[in-house]
Order: sequence, then structure tokens, then C-alpha cells
Amino acid sequence: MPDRKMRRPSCTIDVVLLTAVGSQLAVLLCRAPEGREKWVVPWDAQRPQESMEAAALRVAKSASVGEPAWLEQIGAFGDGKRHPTEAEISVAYAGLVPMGTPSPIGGVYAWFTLGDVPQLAPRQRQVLDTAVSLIRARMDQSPVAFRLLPQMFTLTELQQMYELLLGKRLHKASFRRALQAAWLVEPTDEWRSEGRGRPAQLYRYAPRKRRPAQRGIRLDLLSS
Amino acid sequence: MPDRKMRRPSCTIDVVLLTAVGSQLAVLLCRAPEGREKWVVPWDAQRPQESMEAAALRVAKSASVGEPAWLEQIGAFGDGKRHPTEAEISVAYAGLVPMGTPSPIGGVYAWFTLGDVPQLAPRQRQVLDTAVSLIRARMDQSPVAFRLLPQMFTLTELQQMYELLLGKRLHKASFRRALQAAWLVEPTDEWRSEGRGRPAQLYRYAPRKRRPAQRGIRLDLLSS
DNA sequence: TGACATTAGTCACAGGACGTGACTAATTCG
DNA sequence: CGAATTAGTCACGTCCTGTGACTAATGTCA
Repeated sequence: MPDRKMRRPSCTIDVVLLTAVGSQLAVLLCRAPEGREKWVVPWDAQRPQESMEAAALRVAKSASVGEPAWLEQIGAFGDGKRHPTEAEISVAYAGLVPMGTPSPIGGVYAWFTLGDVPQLAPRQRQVLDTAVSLIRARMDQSPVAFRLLPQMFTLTELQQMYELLLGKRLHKASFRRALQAAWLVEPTDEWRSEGRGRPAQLYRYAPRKRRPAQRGIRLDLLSS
Repeated sequence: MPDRKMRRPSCTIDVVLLTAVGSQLAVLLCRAPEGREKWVVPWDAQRPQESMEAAALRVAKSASVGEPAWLEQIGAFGDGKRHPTEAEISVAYAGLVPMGTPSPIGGVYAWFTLGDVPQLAPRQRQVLDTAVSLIRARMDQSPVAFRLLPQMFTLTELQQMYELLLGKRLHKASFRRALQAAWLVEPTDEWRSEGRGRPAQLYRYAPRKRRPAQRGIRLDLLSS
């Protein structure tokens, strides 16, 4: 998507699109036109009269995966690490796409699981790492897990998504108890049979108002 | 601090410095040179060869309150809301200063409690609001409260700082129990008598390693 | 000087939340 | 039909949290 005919941009918009592939997070990269096997985070220059958010949405859509289910700015990057076009600063966005969204055709874009990401420019590597950290941190404040799932899902799928994001296994009973207390999902009438075993009921994301309880002080969560 | 002789900057660095005044948060504003009673968030253009972080630190120091105890980027702003110099985008930073730090002399800078902030340019108002939200959100992940206190403090002062940031009252016993479990402070040999009543022991911030326990799923903290 | 107000600091109990293992239910496969 | 597999629930013990009441140490004032 980079348009080389424009004047050297003062500021580029980088968009890190994440999804879930199997039991891992994956990022959408774009094949760089020059290098034969070089990949970059999708980006473009901000256009006149265009807000940064609109530019990020445009970059995300141009990857032809539809609108991202979530999009948030993660900050401005500009120290040392060079951007491909040597723009002074990059404003980066993180976006989430439901799992199962097909990889765009044409071979220009491809999903890479986080363990298999090819070498990137230093600044783009930093942007990617920040995006992943942000998603993991947002989990407690925003229904991030649901943005990575299709509209209807089984509770086991939801639990696996949380395990993926948290990086640890959860106990089934604990997870469901907490889910019930949070009033985040409601059951549908549909069931899905996944080969062998009892069929699972499908749920949808349907948050309800709840008392602003928020008990607990939990200073022990402090990390540093 | 804005230097008008430079070329129109493509990107400005805005710094929101916060402290505690009484039982409220306060922000440091700078008197605008033109308007008689207009105030702005301290800012300056990024200089060549200077990282954004360095520029933010320079702006903070130039307010002559010493180094901030904490400084973090809160994002890039540029939609609609005009910056005073009409720069296309502003990269904003939030900083914390220990309470009791004197207001810089000269009348150029002044502390405003959050309820008394004068009218600001829309974008600067947005930056300020975002900074305050960020500080409140960071509380659970970073020892923000200690950055607002002097090096030595009583546990009642620490509790009041948490109450200020959380916006709600805490029970003394609960707060101290959680504090003990978190291994964040250690007592000193000094005591302080605050007029009437039993003297309070002084503590200092001294975090210790603790097991990465982090029990609990707590989906109920989701806000939306 | 002695009672009282004021602030610091601790204790213990009740109720709720969490980790855990074991249980029942419904389906496929042989 | 029985074994294997996955979904879903229950109950118990342990730990955490909210809460009120308690002791401790100082200043104030009659």
C-alpha cells in the first residue's frame, strides 16, 4: 500500500493486525516490493485532511480482510530505529481480526505466527512487540478475546482464547464461574458437534450492566 | 519554552505534568505569551537529532521543577482539535512530580487542581484527560502512587494517595494487609508527629521480589 | 495531673472468591 | 453395547477481603 509518489511523509501510520491461528497469535505482514523475501508491517502515509484513525482504518482495510474488529493507537515511535522510508516518526495502531479470516489473496500479505515472524526493521519489530504487549494488557479492561472469535463460539473455544492470551492454562470450572459472574455472554439455541464427544452449546458476546463492584485492592499485581 | 523562530514543526511534544495538591490531582500549565489569561500544556518542537523522549524530558525540566519522577508517552494526537501552533500532530507525554514540589517562580507556570483547570485548546484538553486516565489505569501495573510522594511517608499518607487516585475511600486494615502482601514498602527508624495523636512511623518504597502468584481470573473487572 | 479527643496500628471474625478433583451428560467409534 | 471423548456441573477446602472493634501513643484542656 505504500505510495511512493507522495512527498516524503513527516509521519507514517503503521498497523499491526493480529489474529489467532491455531493456538498462537499471528500478525499480518506485507511483502516488501524491493527485497525478495523481506516483509514489513502494513503502513502508509497520512493523507491531507485525513485523521490518523481514518488512515489506520484505511491501511487495515486495504489488506482486504474487512474491517478490523478492534483498532487502537499504541503510540508514536521515532527513536533510533529507522522506518523503511526513513520517516521521522511512525504512529502505530494495533488491530484485531476474528480468527478464521482468510489470508488475503495475491501473496502480498501473509499471516505469521509470533514464533515465525521474519526479520523486520528494528522500529517495526518494536512496534510489533508493543502491540502484542498492549493486547495482553488490555485483556483485563476490554473484551479483547471476543474480538478474536467469531460471533458465536463455544465456551471451550473462549477458554482456549484466554489461555492463548494469558499464556497459561485455566481450570474449566474456575473459568466458567468467573465468566458467569461477569455477565459477558449469553447462550444461544444452537449447538455444535465437534466430531466425537458431547456437543457444545454456542454462546454470543452480550455484556450486561453490572454493579460497579470492583472489590479488592490487589496491590500484589504490581509488576515492578 | 516554545521557540517561535524555528520552522513550523511537523510534530510537537506536549508534556502533562501531574502532582498531588491537598487531596486532589493538579496539572502544571504554562501561561501563553499572547493571550492575557490563556494557559497551555507545556510543549516544544522536537529538535533535530533529538529523540521524542529526550524532548519530553527537556520540556519537563525547563519547567524548572527538576526531573519528573516518572515519564511515559501517552500517544499521538492530531484529529480535528487544533494545537496552538497548528502543528499537524502532537506526541504527548505524562509525567509525575512528587507532591510538595514548589510551583516554579516567575508566574509563567502554575499548578491547577483538576477541578480548576482553565479553558484549553480542544486538543490539549483531550491530552490532559487522556493523561489523567492513563495515570489511573497505570496504578495497578506501576508504582505510580510512590512517585507522587516524597521518599519517606506515613502509611496514612500512602493510603490517602491511593484514595485520591482511585477516587474512593479504602478501609485502613484492608489497605495495610494488601500492602504487606505486596512487599512494596519497608519501615524506617523515623517517626513523625503530626500535631495531636500518636506519631506515625515513616516508610520508604522498597519493592521486593515476590512469587509470580497472580491467582484469580477476575473477568468481572471488564469495564465495557 | 488526669480525662478526653485524636490519630496510628492491629486483631479476629464472617462471608465470599478461588483452586481443585470428582462427578454426570451426551455423543462417536468399534 | 461398552469404551473413549468432550461438555458441563458440583462440592469442598483454602485463601482473600470487608468490616468493626480493639489497643497504643500522643496532644489538649480543665
